[in-house]
Amino acid sequence: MPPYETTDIPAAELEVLQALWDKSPATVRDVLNELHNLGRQLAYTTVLTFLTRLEQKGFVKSDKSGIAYVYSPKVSRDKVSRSRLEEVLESFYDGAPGPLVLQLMREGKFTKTEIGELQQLIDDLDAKNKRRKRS
Amino acid sequence: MPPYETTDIPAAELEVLQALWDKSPATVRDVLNELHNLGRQLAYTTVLTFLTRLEQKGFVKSDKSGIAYVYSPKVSRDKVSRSRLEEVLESFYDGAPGPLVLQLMREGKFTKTEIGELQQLIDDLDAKNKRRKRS
DNA sequence: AGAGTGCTACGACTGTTGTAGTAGGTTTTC
DNA sequence: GAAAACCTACTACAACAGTCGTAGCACTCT
Repeated sequence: MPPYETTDIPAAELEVLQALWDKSPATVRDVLNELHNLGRQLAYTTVLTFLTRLEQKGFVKSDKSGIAYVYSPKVSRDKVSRSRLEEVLESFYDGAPGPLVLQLMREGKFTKTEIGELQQLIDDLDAKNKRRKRS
Repeated sequence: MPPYETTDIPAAELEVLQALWDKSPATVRDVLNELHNLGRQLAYTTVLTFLTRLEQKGFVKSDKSGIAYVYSPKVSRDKVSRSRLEEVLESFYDGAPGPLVLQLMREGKFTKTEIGELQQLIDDLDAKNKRRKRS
């Protein structure tokens, strides 16, 4: 197996996986209902197809516990989001998070709490920087 | 036309578009060479196909100036990167940039200059925040 | 003017994605 | 115990993505 699994999941399958992340463990019908709640209309069998494909690709697993199969994610939302972000970073920002962060910051859509945390993080970075310079 | 054009460009076409952003205006051969330089081996006709498809989709334009067609992007790298980022934001961060920025910051891969700029931006945000509060 | 070189148009082919129907088994419900 | 509801397996199929080959035209060099 490759050392770093890329998480290349097509859009429609990802929607299903997202629903599964929210409702896991879940049957096909659970996922279907969740999707319906979110305004996404799909046929039962379509959801089944996607879950099957996701399972083949190793992103979810299933157990036949009672009457129906129960699905759970095998990959975390974090992992996938991270990998998605990484792709954007690689493709457009040359892999460096700095410019991206700066761009987002300039738009300034942050809560007060977040600003506090940001400040804190900057202080830390700053401190680390100083330490490194001195050593 | 829709007010907000989504920039949904498949991976392989995007690679070509990236090369075009770097070398524009460029002929098919220019793009091909650039791709080869980047270690991406594609046939001449493949690149041609992608450029044609990109043109059909309205992402690039071409002028027959001399012997060969010369291609230029019609959509800016910024626009596309923005839209890509937005997708990730929507899918995984509920549309709020805060958590994403915080996550990236925690990994701390920033240059000293960037840290300075970040500090500056935070100060601004902070000031704005205070002003708003006072008013 | 013939040989090579380069360009575009068009077609083609395989795999993947998006979406769903049907068939046939199991479970629940009157 | 028959009918209704559910479940999965399998099949299907159009559109799109990724990749390129061939044919034919234009230009270039000798």
